[in-house]
Amino acid sequence: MRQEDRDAVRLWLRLLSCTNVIEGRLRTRLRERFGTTLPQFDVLAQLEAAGTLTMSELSRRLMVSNGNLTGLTGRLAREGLLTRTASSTDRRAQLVRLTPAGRRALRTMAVQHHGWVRSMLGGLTPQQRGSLHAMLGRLHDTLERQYSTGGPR
Amino acid sequence: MRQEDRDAVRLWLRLLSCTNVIEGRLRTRLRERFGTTLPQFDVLAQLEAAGTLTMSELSRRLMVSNGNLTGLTGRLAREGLLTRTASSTDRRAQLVRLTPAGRRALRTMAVQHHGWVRSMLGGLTPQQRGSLHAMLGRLHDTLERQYSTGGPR
DNA sequence: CCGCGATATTTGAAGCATAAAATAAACCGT
DNA sequence: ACGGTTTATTTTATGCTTCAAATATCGCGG
Repeated sequence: MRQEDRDAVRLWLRLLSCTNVIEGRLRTRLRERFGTTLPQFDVLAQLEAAGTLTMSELSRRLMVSNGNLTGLTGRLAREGLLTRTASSTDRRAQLVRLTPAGRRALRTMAVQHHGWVRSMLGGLTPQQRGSLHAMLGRLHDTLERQYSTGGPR
Repeated sequence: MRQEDRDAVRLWLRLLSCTNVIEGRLRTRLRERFGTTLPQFDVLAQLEAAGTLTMSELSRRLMVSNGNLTGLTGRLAREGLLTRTASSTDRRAQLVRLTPAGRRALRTMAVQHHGWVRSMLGGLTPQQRGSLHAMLGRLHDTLERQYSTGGPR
């Protein structure tokens, strides 16, 4: 294995490890405190930010497949946290919206979630966080430039 | 939401996004070229590096649950890429080993995998990669310091 | 040697995720 | 208006993942 490969793989594994640790803790806390999951939280958060979205638009923003979203929104609808109604202008499309209960649930969870994220990243100084943010921004740019096809859809 | 929270969440989302893009592309390529999955590749790679491992040791190193590994190694055993044999000294433990076919398969895939990782990270300069590596190392340290409990087991 | 807590693993239920195929509706050039 | 292509969504099959409960074995104190 070339030295360049070795370095790249090490960097990749470190990136993956950091992400997994943070994601794992967020997942655990969401389950323990709210009995929910990270993907469900993400759906609610996206809807809170955007108002009304179609299934496709939601799946694009969350970067998950369309089929995945069918089940995900189904579970959230079953819990009464969102509604799916047929669009009046495009009979193929479903309009997804938070219910009042969904909005309330999200707001409560979001406060905690943000606090958890802040405290997990709080071990870095503001300078370090800024530098990391900038570096990751560059990485993201180069990734987008390489192939337009991101991940799943 | 406090400014500090907002920055932290943005940094977290950027970290997550970079990881997901890279992971998605690796997953797609492994499926297209080799008909396998990232978790299965990870199992093989870990075994190649370590030789013989028990289920628990393997799950610790991959940072996945024990139950997960049962299915994962089952599928790989079905494909003839690894074997699970009862330990002679501890009848609870299973010793997991690559078969010759598993070792061959891994070596072929690893070459490609490393190349993919290198090319995805190749948009950054060596300095940028070094800096990112260092920053993530610091983040990983602070995460470990916060709670010993990482993610799943 | 007995019993009890710890360890190793599997099982089962639920949810997450993808890809690929199937439906259905919209759009568009002619 | 027709036919073909694209777009929106769901369905199906498969695999990943966790957690919690169940099984089995180990190791140790008494």
